[in-house]
Amino acid sequence: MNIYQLLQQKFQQAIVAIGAPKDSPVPVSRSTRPEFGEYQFNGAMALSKQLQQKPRDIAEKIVEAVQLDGIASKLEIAGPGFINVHLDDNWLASQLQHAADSSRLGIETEKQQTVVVDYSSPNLAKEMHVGHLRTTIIGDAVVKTLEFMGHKVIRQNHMGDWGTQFGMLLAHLSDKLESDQVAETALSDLEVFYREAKVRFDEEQGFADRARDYVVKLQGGDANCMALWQQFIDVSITHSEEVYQKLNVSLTRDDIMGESAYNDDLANVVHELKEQGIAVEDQGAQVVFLEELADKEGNPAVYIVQKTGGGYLYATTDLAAMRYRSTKLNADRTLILTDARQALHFKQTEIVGRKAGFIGAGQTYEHCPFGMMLGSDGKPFKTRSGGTVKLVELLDEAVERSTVLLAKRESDLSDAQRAEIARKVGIGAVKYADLSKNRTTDYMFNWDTMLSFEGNTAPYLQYAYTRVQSIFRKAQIDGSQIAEPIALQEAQEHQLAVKLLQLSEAIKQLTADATPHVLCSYLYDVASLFMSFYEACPILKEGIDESVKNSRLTLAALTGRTLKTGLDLLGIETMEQM
RNA sequence: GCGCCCGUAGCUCAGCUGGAUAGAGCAACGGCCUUCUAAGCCGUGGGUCGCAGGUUCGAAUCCUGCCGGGCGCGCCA
Repeated sequence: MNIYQLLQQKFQQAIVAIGAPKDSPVPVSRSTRPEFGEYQFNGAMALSKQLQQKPRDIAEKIVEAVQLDGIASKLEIAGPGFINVHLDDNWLASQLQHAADSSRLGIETEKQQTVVVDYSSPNLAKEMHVGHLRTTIIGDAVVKTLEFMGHKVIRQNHMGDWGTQFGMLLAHLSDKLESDQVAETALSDLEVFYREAKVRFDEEQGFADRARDYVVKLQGGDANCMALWQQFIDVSITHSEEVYQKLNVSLTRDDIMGESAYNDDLANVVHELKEQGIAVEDQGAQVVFLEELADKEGNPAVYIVQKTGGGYLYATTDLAAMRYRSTKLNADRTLILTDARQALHFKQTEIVGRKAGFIGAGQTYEHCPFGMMLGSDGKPFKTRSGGTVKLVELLDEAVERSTVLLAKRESDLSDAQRAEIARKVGIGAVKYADLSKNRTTDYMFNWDTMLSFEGNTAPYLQYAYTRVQSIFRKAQIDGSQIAEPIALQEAQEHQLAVKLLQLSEAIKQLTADATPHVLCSYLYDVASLFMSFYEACPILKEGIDESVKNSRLTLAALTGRTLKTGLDLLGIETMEQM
C-alpha cells in the first residue's frame, strides 16, 4: 500500500472529471501540520488559470468529485484552495491489519527491471580506506532495497586490478617470493608493500626498468607474469572480503568484474569509435571531441580513449563496461556509485557511449555521485599523521569505542552477548552516520555524534527495536505472529499508524534516486513516534482493556517489523536486547 | 578562464517534482522514573534559508547576476 500513490490516482481522476487536461500535474504532498490532516492536494490554484475559475470554486468541485469514501474521514478546503485530507482511522486500521498479515508488510513489488549496480570497486593495489566506505555501504543499501522491490539486481564490483602500478608491485612481489616468502605474508599489509615497491621504484638502480618490463609482459599475457598477478589479486581480494564481512555487505567474489575483465574488448571499443567517425587521432592519441561540452569559444571538450603509444585508459574501460552491461547483462538501469569528482568523466562517457550505440535509448546510465568524508576540522578525513585511514582500522575502532561505552552501563547480559552487541552497535553507527546523510555532499565524520546514542543514530534505532522486543518478551508472546484488530484512539497511535503506512513511500524514493538517507529519516521518525507512543500508551500495565492491549501489541509488533525490515535494507543489524 | 557541486539555528543535518507559521538532533535551559529498558519522554529559547534581482496568486525550492567554499577541466583512476 502506498497512500501517496493512491491519493494521486484519486485526485487525478477527480481533476480530469472536472475538466482538467489528462496530463495535468497532480500535486499531492504530505501536510506540514497535524491540523491540516495527513496529506494535501494543492492543484486547485494552478488549475485556476486554465479553467478560468476561482481556485476555491475549483477546490470545491474537486472535493465533490474525488472518491475517497471510506479512506478520508474529512476533506476540507483551506487558504487559497488547499484541500486537506484527513485519513479515516478505521481505514488506517484496516491497512495496518493488511500489513500485519503480510510477510512483506503489505508492500507490493514493482514491475521488474534489470538493474546493474557498480559499487565499492576498490583499488587492489592498495588496502581499502575510508574513501571506499560510502560507495560500498550506500551501494549495498541500494542493491538490497532494489531486490526487496522485486528487481533483478546485478552487482558489479569494478575493482581496480589493472594498470601500470602493477609493474612495480609484481617486480617487488617476485623478489619477495624469490627469498622464500609466501604471497600471503608478503602482502599481509598492502600499504606497507606498496610503499616499499614505490621506494624501490624511485630509488633503486634498475628496478624501474624491471617494473616497466613487467607491465609489458603483463599486457602481453605472459604466463608467469599472469600467475604472479593472479596471486597478488587473490590476496588483495581476500583483504576486501574481510572488510565486507565486517561491514555486513553482501558483495562476494561472484560480483567481481574488475577492470582487467574488459582488456580483450578495449581495442574493439576504439576500433568501433574510429569506424563510426566518433574518435579521431589528435596529437598521437585517439580522442573524441565533444561539441556538447564545448566552452564559449566553441572549443570542444576532449575525451581520450587511447593514449599516444597505444595504451588504454579508464575511459576505454568504462565504455567497454557500459556496452557489456547494456548488451550482455541487458540492464534497464545502470547505477554507478563513485565520488563526485568523476562526474564529468561519466557525463562524457554517457555522451560518447550513446553516440556509439553502446547503450540503448531506453536504458539509463546513472552516475550517483557522493561527497567526501571530512574530519571534524572540515578537511579530508586523515590519520593524525596525515595518512589515509584504513577501513579495517576504522571499523575496529568503532567496535572498541562502542565496547567502552557499553561497559559503562549496568547489564545482566553475558560477556559474549555484550561483545556481539558492541559489534553491531559500533559497525551500525559508522554505517548509519554515512547512510543518513544526503549522499551528494561532503559529510563530516564524528565519532561522538554517531556513537552518542541520542538523536538520529543507529543506536537509537536499535534501542527502539529492543524496546519493542522487550514488550513481547515480558508478555511472552511471539511478536511476529500477532495481528489483532487495531483501534486507533490516542493521537500518538494515530501518528504512529500513519507513519508505519509510509514505508513504501520512503523505499520508492530510495530506489528511484539511490538515496538511502530517505529511508534513514523515515526509520528515525518511526522510532521517535514509537517512543512517544510507548510513553503515552501503556500496553501491559494493570487495568488496560484486553482489546486495547491487543491493538497496541499489534501496533508495536508492526513497528518492530518495520524497523527490522528497514534496517535490514540498510545493512544494519538489530539485536533483541541492549 | 570554463564547467560541476555546495552555502538553511552556535554545531551536525533534513526539507529543494514551488504551497500555509522553514524542521530534526546536538549544545543551553526547565520538567518527568515505588520502572511495559530514563540509551527514553515532555517542554522553552534560538533563522534577513549567502546577497541582489526576476518569474509566480505563492520561492529555501525555478531563472539570472554577484559573493564565499569545495572539486574538476588531453594522454592517472
